[in-house]
Amino acid sequence: MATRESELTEAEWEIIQVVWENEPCAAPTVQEKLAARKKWTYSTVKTLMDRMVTKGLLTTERIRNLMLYRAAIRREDAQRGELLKTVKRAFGGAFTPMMQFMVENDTLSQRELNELESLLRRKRRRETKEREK
Amino acid sequence: MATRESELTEAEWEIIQVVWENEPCAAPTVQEKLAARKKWTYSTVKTLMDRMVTKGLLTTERIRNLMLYRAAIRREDAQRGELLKTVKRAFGGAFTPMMQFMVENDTLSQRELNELESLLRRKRRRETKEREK
DNA sequence: GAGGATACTCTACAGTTGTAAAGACTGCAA
DNA sequence: TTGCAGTCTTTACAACTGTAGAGTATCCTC
Repeated sequence: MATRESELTEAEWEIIQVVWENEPCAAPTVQEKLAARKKWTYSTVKTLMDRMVTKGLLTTERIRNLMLYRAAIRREDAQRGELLKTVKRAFGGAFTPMMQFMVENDTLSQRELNELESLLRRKRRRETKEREK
Repeated sequence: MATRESELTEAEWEIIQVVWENEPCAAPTVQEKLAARKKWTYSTVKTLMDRMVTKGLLTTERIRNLMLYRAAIRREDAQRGELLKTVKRAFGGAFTPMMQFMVENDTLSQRELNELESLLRRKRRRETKEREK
């Protein structure tokens, strides 16, 4: 059903990214990987992760005295959730106004616009091929 | 400079939308306009609005015993801020991956894809015309 | 000039988020 | 067997968010 309300906070995003990349992983690992970007103590990271377990964002498996964490939601779902939140909050819930905003208003660089066009072309080509099958 | 960190919370988005539409407006007006969507009491709305003034999101002007509010940030800036936040959080800070996500993954409907293409075509046409001048 | 309708101010409170110290447990090395 | 290194658990706390009650000021109307 994916009625998943995967709402992640800023800190949770930082952590889950590391988890996705290193799954399964222990809290100290996450803390180390993040050390460069965030000067969080082990305590902080561990607390955040445990809260995420409570919220259903991560799962754990205890191996002897080690706690291994895994993401309980897929990256794509979290990304979609984040995107939907923004669309809803800031653009009245519809993607087109958001797209329009990006295309106009110089939000996207010339290069990004080109890339977007090529993404669309590629998609269309795929669709055509799909239909021809 | 627009180093404006216009970060709005959910409730603040609700309110500022109404303010943008009715500027300048009083708190009771905002409460009434929102009544349909949010069953917030006058107290709640007023508190939120006053906090927004403190944060520099709204400004006030007192006229006799009436407090008139205006938005202190432009809608476009708030929208851009929201978008940037999402891009940063969920897509590593680059627009292209986000675009890619939307174009693929069925985030956008067929119709939205069409609209996006036409937005791009229109933009290109404008640019061409611009250059010809 | 008294009363009701409006609008405002002050205060509160619980839940969430970011942040972390202090203490307890465990397993390996000396 | 003792201690250290690594890990975990418990507890705390301040700021921010959502939510609102109670009391106060103000103004128009009778």
